[in-house]
Amino acid sequence: METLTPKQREIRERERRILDVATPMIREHGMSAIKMDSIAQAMNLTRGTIYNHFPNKEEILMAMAGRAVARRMALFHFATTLADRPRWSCAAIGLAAEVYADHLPDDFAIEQMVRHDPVWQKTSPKRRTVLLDCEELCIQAIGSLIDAAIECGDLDGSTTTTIASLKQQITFGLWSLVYGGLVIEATSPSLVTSGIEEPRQAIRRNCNALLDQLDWRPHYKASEYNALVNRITPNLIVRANELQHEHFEGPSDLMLGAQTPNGGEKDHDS
Amino acid sequence: METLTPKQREIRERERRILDVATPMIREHGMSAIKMDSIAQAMNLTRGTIYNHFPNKEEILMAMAGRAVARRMALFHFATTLADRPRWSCAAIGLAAEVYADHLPDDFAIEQMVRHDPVWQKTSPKRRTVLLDCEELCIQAIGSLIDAAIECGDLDGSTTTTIASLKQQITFGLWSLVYGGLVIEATSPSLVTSGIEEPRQAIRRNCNALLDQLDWRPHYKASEYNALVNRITPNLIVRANELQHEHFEGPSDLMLGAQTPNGGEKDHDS
DNA sequence: CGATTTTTTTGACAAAATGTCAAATTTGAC
DNA sequence: GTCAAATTTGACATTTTGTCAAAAAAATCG
Repeated sequence: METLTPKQREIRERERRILDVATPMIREHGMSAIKMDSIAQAMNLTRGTIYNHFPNKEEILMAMAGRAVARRMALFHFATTLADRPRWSCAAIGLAAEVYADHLPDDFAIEQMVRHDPVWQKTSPKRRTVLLDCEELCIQAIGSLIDAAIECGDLDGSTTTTIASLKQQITFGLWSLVYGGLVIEATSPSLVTSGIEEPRQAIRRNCNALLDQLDWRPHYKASEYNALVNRITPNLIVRANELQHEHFEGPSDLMLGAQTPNGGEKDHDS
Repeated sequence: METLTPKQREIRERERRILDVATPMIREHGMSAIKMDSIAQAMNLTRGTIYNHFPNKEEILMAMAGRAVARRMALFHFATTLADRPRWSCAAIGLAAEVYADHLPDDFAIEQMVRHDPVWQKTSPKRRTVLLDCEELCIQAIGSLIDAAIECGDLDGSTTTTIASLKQQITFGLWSLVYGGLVIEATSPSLVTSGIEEPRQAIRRNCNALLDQLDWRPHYKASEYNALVNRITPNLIVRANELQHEHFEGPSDLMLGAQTPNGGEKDHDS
């Protein structure tokens, strides 16, 4: 029962191809640009077959989002390995976020979409938890960096009331600055008009300012920081491009839950 | 030609009512929840009539967004008048953003929607510029606070390369922290799971940390800051509730551009 | 006031998209 | 090669959008 028949193999593979085909569609014109029929045609199939894989558009978007978050998580994790001191690893994650937005723009856009479109309610809990779990892992990644920083004396945990609250503040602060900044940059046509011409510089400076203020050592030094940026950005870009073509069948059943058309509920009266 | 016939009056009024009826619909289930027919029925009209006012759903959403941004702008402006030192006015705007998200939640949601849904391209340039102009005014509001702070010596403009770049950094930083933070709070179900239980506290602290780091005086002092919060928040809430029922016929032609079915281009030969 | 012109509303229509399902086809096992 | 199981298909019912000529209502004017 463990060897997959050719047909089963094809079906699995197709699941992935559906996402590949749908992804570029969504980018320009959003959710409403996904037409079950276009996807089917693009794959030389009929709508019915697509519906055997995903019961509706929302599930497709959710599956794309799952893949996107998984990729982002992988990139963030990779980023932390490129530096050897917590604060620099932290900076590396920030850069990874920039690279993510630039080099996996479809994934970036999809993640935003999934937040706002009323997709959430129409999808199965299974897909939702995948997403939530991944996001939580991203948050915890920064949490462990903070732990490590306190451990090695780079950050003083005793200035604030509790370590938990310090973690909260830093994590949420960086998240807001980077995610918020990138979203604003991506969606606000009035940025340049308003004199904000270098949002990326602003994001970086602000993150550093925040961490400096909280006295997370070593404090910002332009030369060091820029050296780090120049050193690791190319690596991040390479990794991002790799990720785009990786299969991510890892947490398979969850990521790409193959659904037998006749349903999983068939057996109760047969 | 200046006195409006009763009918013309009714039509103008209806434009506003359409937005009122549509607004609560969109909240729960997003853009796709606006059905031209539901709106029509809710107003005892037929779809055709709605189409005389707005050529498509996107324009309705855009009109709602225009009203929302105008309200936010008014609230921000009001906030600055509640404090008498630039840094405190700045804090007041941050609080105003919180109040906006809490007490005008439909408007807040609509603003986000308009950013991400592919509404932008399908709408008329006129509506778009309204939105952009309002947003720019919001940005400039912070810009002038920075100018004022430098003027009165609370902020040292000579530490950074240029004042423009300082402005850029502060404006964008606060914007990212507050907007980003509120959006994350509103759309990330995994926040609490991840140990971030007081996003509002985190946002406030981070904004203050950022401004302190840039040495915008007077530096943060819990007692003063909390006093400010307690003093002005009630005023902001009152104002927010007022704004919800104000008519905003101000920049009328733009905000609520009545479209004569036979087109606005009729007058060129009369 | 009533006739006429203009504006507004209507509802029937075509088009596009979703989601369903019994019948047709393909696959895999023997 | 045959047959049962799984898969694909395309026709169908449904929902929503957007259009438009005809009907209705409102404004204008003698």
